[in-house]
This record gives sequence, C-alpha cells and structure tokens, in this order.
Amino acid sequence: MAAKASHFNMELFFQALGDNTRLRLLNLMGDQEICVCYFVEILGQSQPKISRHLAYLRRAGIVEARREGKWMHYRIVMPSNIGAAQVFHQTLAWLKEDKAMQSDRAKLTKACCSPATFVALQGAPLPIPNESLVSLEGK
Amino acid sequence: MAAKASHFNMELFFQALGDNTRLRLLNLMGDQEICVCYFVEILGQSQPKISRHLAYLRRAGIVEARREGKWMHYRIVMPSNIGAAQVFHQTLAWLKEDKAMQSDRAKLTKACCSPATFVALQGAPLPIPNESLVSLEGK
DNA sequence: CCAATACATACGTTTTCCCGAATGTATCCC
DNA sequence: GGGATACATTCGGGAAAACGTATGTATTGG
Repeated sequence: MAAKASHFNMELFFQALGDNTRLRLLNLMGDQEICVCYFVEILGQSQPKISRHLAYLRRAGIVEARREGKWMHYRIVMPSNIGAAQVFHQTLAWLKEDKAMQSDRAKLTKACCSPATFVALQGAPLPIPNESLVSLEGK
Repeated sequence: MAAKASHFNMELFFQALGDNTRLRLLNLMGDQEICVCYFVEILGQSQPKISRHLAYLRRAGIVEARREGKWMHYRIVMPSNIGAAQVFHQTLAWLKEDKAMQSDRAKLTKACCSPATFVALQGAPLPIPNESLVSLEGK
C-alpha cells in the first residue's frame, strides 16, 4: 500500500526552494513552530500570498501545520528521504548565513519580545521550539 | 570592483535545480567534463532543448563550457559562495543515489566504452575528469 | 446565534517557463 | 570557399506559476 512512497520528487523539492518568499518563510521557521500572523507581519506581504506559499511548502512535504484555536502554527519537517533531508538541512544552515535572512530573524525576535507593539499581533501565540528537529542540532 | 559578487542569488540557484532535465545533466557531468553530443544521445531529447538547459545552468553559475574544435565540453563549477557549494555538493551526492540517475550514468559509461555503436557519437571526444572538483572528492 | 478574528481557497489576470521548429554561428574537411 | 558537423539562439504558442482581489471556512467571544 505504501509501495510508491519510496521515490522522492527532487524536481518538486527544488522548485519549492526556488522562490524567495518561501525561503524567507523556511528561514523564519528555522527550528520553531510559528504562527501565520507573524509571517504576514514580518514579510510585510498580503495574508493570502503568505497562505498560498505555506500551502505550496506543505504540498512539497517540507512543512506541516497544526491548529491551535484560531491560529495555525507551521513548522519544518525533514523529508524521510535521506538525501533530501541532508540537502534540506544544509540549506537551512545556509539561510542562517544570509544577511537578509538574518534581518528577518531579528525582526521575528523583536516581534516576539513585544508583540503588543505590533497591532496585528495582539494576543498572537509565541513561537514554539520544534522538537522533531532537535536530533539534528548536533550536525 | 568586485564589490557586488558577494551576494549569491539563492532563488536562482534553486530554480536551476528545479527541473528534471537539468538535474540529469548535472548528474551526468558529475565529476567529468562532457561533450554536448553525449547529453543529447543519453537523454534522448532534442539538441536545442539540451542546449537551452545547459545555457540555463551556465547563467546560474553552476556549470562552465569549453570549446574544443567543433565540440563543446560542459563541466560543473562549484559556486564561490560557501553555503551554495555545500548544498550543491550534497545535491550531487544525492543524485548519485537515485535509480534513474544511476541508469543515466550507466548509459554514459556504455556509450563511452563503445561510442562507435552510437551513430550520433562517431568520433565524439570522450569525457574528461574535472580537475577543479578533485579537492572535494574526500568529502 | 451573530459579529469578529485568523486563515484558506477560488477566480481572473499577468507573467514566467518550457517546448518544438526554424534559423544562426563556429569549426572542420575537402 | 563550400558543404557538413556541432552547437547556440530565436520565435511563437501553450502550460504553469504568481499575484491581487474577493469570498469561503473555522473558531472565539458576547
């Protein structure tokens, strides 16, 4: 029944990474689970646009969503395919080196420290560490 | 003068990898310099199509070409950006694990051993090891 | 139950990508 | 120089992607 799950679609995987908005989203997720409203606030782009890109990443199998009341939290999930996981992990590390990506992360940290100063984030849930990634921290 | 070479376009990089034909081409190059006619023969696709994808890879800065008489040899070049190089190297290793990619490589080996049996490859120059990648062989 | 919030999806348009077919260019050989 | 070979580029059409706008759905609070 799970016979065809073995072959991973590399083309689709890289296409998912071939968009700056999606790279920014992945960078913000990093090793945390994050609420959609933060993405909208930090990227400064329309909510439907963010939502569509998140759906794209979900279809590509590299993020998952979890509902918590009104809010949706997105987190990175490592592909089961080993090669994909290695490339993906390396990519996330690469994102951390990028200036623009660091800037996004800084904004996120700032927004989390004082969400009250962002009108759109009143009462929004804070990011939550993504436990499924902890095992990879060492490398 | 080389002031703006520092920022690598990640989006473009991943877009270049987001096409199966281009992934197959990169896989065939692997660690050798290869003549265009082999690509056409092994992928079984039109010469203009192959040529366009090679041009795409060249624009993305991950392959380079060298002319030798009538023939054009293509080879992989590692991006100067360290993060990109790491992801790229890992990607090439991943390609080697893929069944379909291994099949392409097998066809290439076969074609190189007896190019005379492939009408289109009469007198075509054999692949040449890509020396610029040797330093990375260890990892 | 109703309004408000948070997010997802549908729709129509514009842009981008990919292709086959045709044409252009460089090199070799006679 | 002229034809043949190897490859690159151009052109036009069709498919997919990306976007803004509008609308739908789930949840909360009153």
